[in-house]
Amino acid sequence: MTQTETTDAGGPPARRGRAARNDSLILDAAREVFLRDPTAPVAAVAERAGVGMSALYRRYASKEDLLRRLCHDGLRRFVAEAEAADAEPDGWTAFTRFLGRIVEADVHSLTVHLAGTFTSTPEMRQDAERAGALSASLVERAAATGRLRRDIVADDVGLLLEACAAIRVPDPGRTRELRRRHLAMLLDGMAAPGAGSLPGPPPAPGELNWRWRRSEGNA
Amino acid sequence: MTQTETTDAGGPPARRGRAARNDSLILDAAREVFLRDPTAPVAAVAERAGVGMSALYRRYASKEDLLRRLCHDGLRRFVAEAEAADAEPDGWTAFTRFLGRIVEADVHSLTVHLAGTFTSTPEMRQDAERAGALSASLVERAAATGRLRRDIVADDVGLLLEACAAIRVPDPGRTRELRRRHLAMLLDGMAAPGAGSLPGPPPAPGELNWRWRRSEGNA
DNA sequence: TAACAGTGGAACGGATTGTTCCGTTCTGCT
DNA sequence: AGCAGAACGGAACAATCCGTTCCACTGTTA
Repeated sequence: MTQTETTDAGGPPARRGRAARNDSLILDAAREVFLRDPTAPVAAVAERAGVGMSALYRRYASKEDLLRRLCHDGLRRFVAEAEAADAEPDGWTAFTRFLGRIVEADVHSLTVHLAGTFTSTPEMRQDAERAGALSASLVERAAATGRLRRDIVADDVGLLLEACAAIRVPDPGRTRELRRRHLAMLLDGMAAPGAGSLPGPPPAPGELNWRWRRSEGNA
Repeated sequence: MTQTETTDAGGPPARRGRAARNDSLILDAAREVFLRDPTAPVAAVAERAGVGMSALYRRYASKEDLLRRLCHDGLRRFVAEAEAADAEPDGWTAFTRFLGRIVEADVHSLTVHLAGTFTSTPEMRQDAERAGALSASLVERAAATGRLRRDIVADDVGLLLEACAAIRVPDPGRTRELRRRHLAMLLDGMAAPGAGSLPGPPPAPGELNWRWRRSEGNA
């Protein structure tokens, strides 16, 4: 569940003091820590959040639970950005704006890179499916404008996100700058008008989702 | 080779039976294993090579030694490819051919991704410096042809290699295909003629070498 | 047959880490 | 003021992982 027993309606209003602040404190710390290193120990999250282990384990039954929550949040963010971009009238602008947002927020590291470290819920798989459909739609619309080269398929976006997420330097702000730069290069490549066609069989739908398969296998 | 104490001249000719074969068996296995996962245990290498632990530790004093060797080999491969490409008369062809080779051979994962897991030798740093100079020269020559957009700097190559190395699926052959495809997209972006200039401060020389710094610090 | 380089693989010890638990603090209520 | 209980900090625990060592064994050479 996304809202556990620590629901706001449950306790007296005073709970909104330290406890409620810790909720987001822990979640933010977890995002930062696991974004930097998906295999980081739980203690690193507690330290980063400035809380003890019990504050953490009161909210999440296990490390896996925390990771699942983080990943699901990222997935929802992805869907939200995709839907927002889809509202943009121009298909090419929607496409580039969408990619810029996803890369900027480092959503990819939260979703794909955390997959395989937990067993996913049916709801997550549903959201993942919707995310795939939405980004496919964005590609389609961009293609319809004629600005996107014709040999780009939906899953080339996965390649692009994976590539941008890999760019990393110690400073997070600088990382964002370098990613933005690299993304711009990449988008120019995707928009190249007369360039020859891309080599190799294009990525098949779902070919890049292999990290999820493990959790599907044992469900 | 770095010719260690396992030099051919040392033993009787019969040593060229199993022992000499194990040399490359172990090295190949190590490359495969650490390419897939830079933090893999040593035992995984032995298993992959089909040998026991002692066969491995007879040749390398420690895991660090093995990693250093692997990384240095990759570095030399990088330099060799760069020199070979530099012989090509056309600057743009030299540039693209070079990148194709490096990405194909996954040299980046061998060098940059292994850095920081061992203390590097002065010779390695020398080779790394030469590698940097060579790839800078290739960028310069490509720029001189006018086919490379003017706002590309030498260290954009580092971004590109990092990005391509991040693309990975379980099957190695398929991984190569997808990387080749992505590289083609990227190269079209780097060649884009009239496109607007790239955002953000470009990567500074050596900005992407942060993984090496740790070993420099304790030398 | 004696000597020995080369080897397989079990065993060891240190480090890491997810989770639990106990004593303490802080809050709201009487 | 005094109490009940939620929330908490952090040490302790148990399990696992992994680099390295060690010893018995094998095939070859002389």
